[in-house]
Amino acid sequence: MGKGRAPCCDKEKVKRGPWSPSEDLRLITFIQKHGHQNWRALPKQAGLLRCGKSCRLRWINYLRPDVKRGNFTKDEEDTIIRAHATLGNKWSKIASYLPGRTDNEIKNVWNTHLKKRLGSMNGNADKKDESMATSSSSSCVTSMSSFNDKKTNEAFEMAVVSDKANHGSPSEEPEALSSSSISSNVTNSNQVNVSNPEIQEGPLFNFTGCYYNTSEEVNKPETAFDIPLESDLEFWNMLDSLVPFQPEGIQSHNETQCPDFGEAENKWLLYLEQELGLDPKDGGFEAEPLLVPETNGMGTLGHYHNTVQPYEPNSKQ
DNA sequence: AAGACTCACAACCGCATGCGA
DNA sequence: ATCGCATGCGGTTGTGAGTCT
Repeated sequence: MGKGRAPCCDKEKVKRGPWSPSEDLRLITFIQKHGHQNWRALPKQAGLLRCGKSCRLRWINYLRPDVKRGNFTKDEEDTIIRAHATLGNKWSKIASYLPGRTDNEIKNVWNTHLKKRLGSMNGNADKKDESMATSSSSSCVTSMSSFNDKKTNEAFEMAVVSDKANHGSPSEEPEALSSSSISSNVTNSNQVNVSNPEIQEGPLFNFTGCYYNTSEEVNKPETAFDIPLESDLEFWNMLDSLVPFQPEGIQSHNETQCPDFGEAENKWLLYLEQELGLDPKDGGFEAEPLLVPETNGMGTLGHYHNTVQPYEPNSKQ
């Protein structure tokens, strides 16, 4: 147990608020190239004006290649409900039963959808919620028996039982990878490797040596392409200069500044532009140069990733 | 059309935990 | 055993988008 927590970062000199596409790309590329042994040192090394914690969160919750976007399936929701009935607000634990889902996402889904739904189903969600958090009553699980009895749920219950029996021993984790265990995988290797066969869901981004695993659930691009391992200043300048973004602009940059920026990289960049919401139709994003603090952390970019939701095959909204 | 209200979710905050020195 | 550091985790907040009036 540590004592005397050092300040996470110098808040005066650190950018906060939503991440810009170029920051994302910078982080992705850096982690792909160097891994993330040291989150605290990473922002400086990657040339990001962010605190390490923020980088870690951004990576784990959004940029990680195996993170699964889009609406939760009925199965997933059921699993959350059952897991929450047993584990309470142990979001990271619950996340370990839902590969590709992050604790943050699950927490949000619970707070915004499932809690209310349960509340309307059995009258008083809040009471239940409180009691669930502390009790691990099997009756709660039993009460959920009206939900689909799918393999995942059976596996989950078995996992929970063994989990309880082993009292959270990491070696007894279920097959599903938790966000932390996934990130450990990444940490242990020097470079990002998402080729773990246990990870069924396709990655948000494809990293070198990996390819998209198109799933029925999630709408992903069909073409596979690699993230360019380009890290020189010109590359970032090029990225930042995409205002407004125009597809053919890449070509010109390609010719004049980045001769090694090949077709695959262009494809990747195009996909990234879409993924990050750099819609050419609406004039693209206002890319601010890195290392220049914004006037306001919550700048004009807003939650740019909310503007494009490519993985919403069965949108609830 | 416009303001008020609600929702959804990314990001932040600070404590807990693990680990090496 | 203690300390210091890095990371993990869960609660909370802030903001944009959507909906209602």
